[in-house]
Amino acid sequence: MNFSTSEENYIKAIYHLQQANNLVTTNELATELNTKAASVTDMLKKLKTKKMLHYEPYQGFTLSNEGKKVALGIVRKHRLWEYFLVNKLEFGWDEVHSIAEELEHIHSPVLIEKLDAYLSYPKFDPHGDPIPDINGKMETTKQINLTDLELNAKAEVSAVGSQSSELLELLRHKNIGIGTVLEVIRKFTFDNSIEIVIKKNPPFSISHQLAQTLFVKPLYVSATDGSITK
Amino acid sequence: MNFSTSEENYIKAIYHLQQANNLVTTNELATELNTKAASVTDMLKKLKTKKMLHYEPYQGFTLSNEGKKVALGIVRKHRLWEYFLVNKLEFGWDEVHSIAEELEHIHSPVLIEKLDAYLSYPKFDPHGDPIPDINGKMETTKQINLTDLELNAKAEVSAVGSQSSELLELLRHKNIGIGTVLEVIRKFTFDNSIEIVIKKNPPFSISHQLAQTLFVKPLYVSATDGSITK
DNA sequence: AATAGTTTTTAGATTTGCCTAAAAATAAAT
DNA sequence: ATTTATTTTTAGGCAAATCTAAAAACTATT
Repeated sequence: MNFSTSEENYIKAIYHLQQANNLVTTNELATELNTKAASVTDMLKKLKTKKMLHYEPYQGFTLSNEGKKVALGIVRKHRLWEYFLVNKLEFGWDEVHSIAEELEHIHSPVLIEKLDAYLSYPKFDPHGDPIPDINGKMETTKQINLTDLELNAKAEVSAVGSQSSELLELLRHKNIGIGTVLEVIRKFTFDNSIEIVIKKNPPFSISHQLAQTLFVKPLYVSATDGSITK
Repeated sequence: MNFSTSEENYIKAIYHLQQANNLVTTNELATELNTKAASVTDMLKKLKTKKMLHYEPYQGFTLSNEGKKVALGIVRKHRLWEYFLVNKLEFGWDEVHSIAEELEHIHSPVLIEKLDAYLSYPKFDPHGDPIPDINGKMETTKQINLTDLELNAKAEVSAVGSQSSELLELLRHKNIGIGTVLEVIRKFTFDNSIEIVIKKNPPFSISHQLAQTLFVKPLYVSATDGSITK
């Protein structure tokens, strides 16, 4: 089956929304895509005839299994291109989202397989999001929100919750990126800000708002030799 | 100014046609783009309002200077992506044309500049065609048609006249590619086929039709030390 | 359970890019 | 220089994807 750029964008957006919500509504999707509810209804009818979703008027909708496969294919392309842009072309990870949004609609399947091989089959994109393999399978490392990390625990930053350039600019300024190992040394209840330390650098504090957008994988210190593992 | 994929394809096609012909006609362009004359007329009117071409009804048309700049930008993108696909992703040079046809419409200018740098500023694509630089300038090595190469002259294959996969399959079979050094050892007037030799391999003959699609840069043997130069 | 408020869908237009069929302009041929 | 043939343009329509405005269906509230 063949899809237009527009159809692919709808399918991808539905996929992301139903990760959070399960049932997706017309207005949600319209907001996500910066379009109008009426346009969404039109496209839903089309995607239903293509068997991409389960949809009854007024009842909300979710992707069918077939729809999920298509969505994962697009996500795969998006994240592989992001990886390429950052790790080969030396873009900053806060600059690549919109370019990947165009590249993800290039159709050739063999192109993506060769790109994947060229990049040595990466498992995570530059934002820490897992890259689906050719069958749609991907890592589901349990990552937790930084606000839920316990005091004095070490953890490795594994994902950021959004791709807004404002956020990524702030992270760059604070020298926080995917893979950064940090430790929470204080939590302030007044404003829920937390103080963290990275390596041997001076500690500094980050806002609750920022901490909420950061996801980490806790690291456990070995009881026997003190070495750090995941 | 912003252009749709369709507008870009028209501009590119006009560019290629006017390399050969100077004045381009409606029917030529319709044939080139596998579309109908009426559609071409529609688009010509649009491109004229965008100042991309000089066009008076019934009189034929050519690109304006602005139009040429746009065309060279698209050609640049196309050829850089082809280079990338062949030299980094290990595609065969006969497989990349249609993929590059999609990639050439990705808009980000900084992407192309970073890609160019990543590829170390190549001057020719895998088919031997010169890659325009960011200002639209490109190599204009005088290459001649293989049918015009004189007997017993050595030459290096520098371009192929078409990208049809039938042609490229044949070239691959005969082990002829960009950079191949060959020598014409006989010409047959009966069917205009020519016999060539590559390195120390046994000579073989190629048809007039094939020779016509091959362009070469003659190599000159030094009178003093016998070394080969361009 | 009736009303008020919100969400979703339908109805009808618009734009882009394409088409067919017919008319107009140009080119060729007697 | 007419007639014939070819090329190009115009006229009118179609499909995709969007929109606004209005109707219909759901939800919440008294």
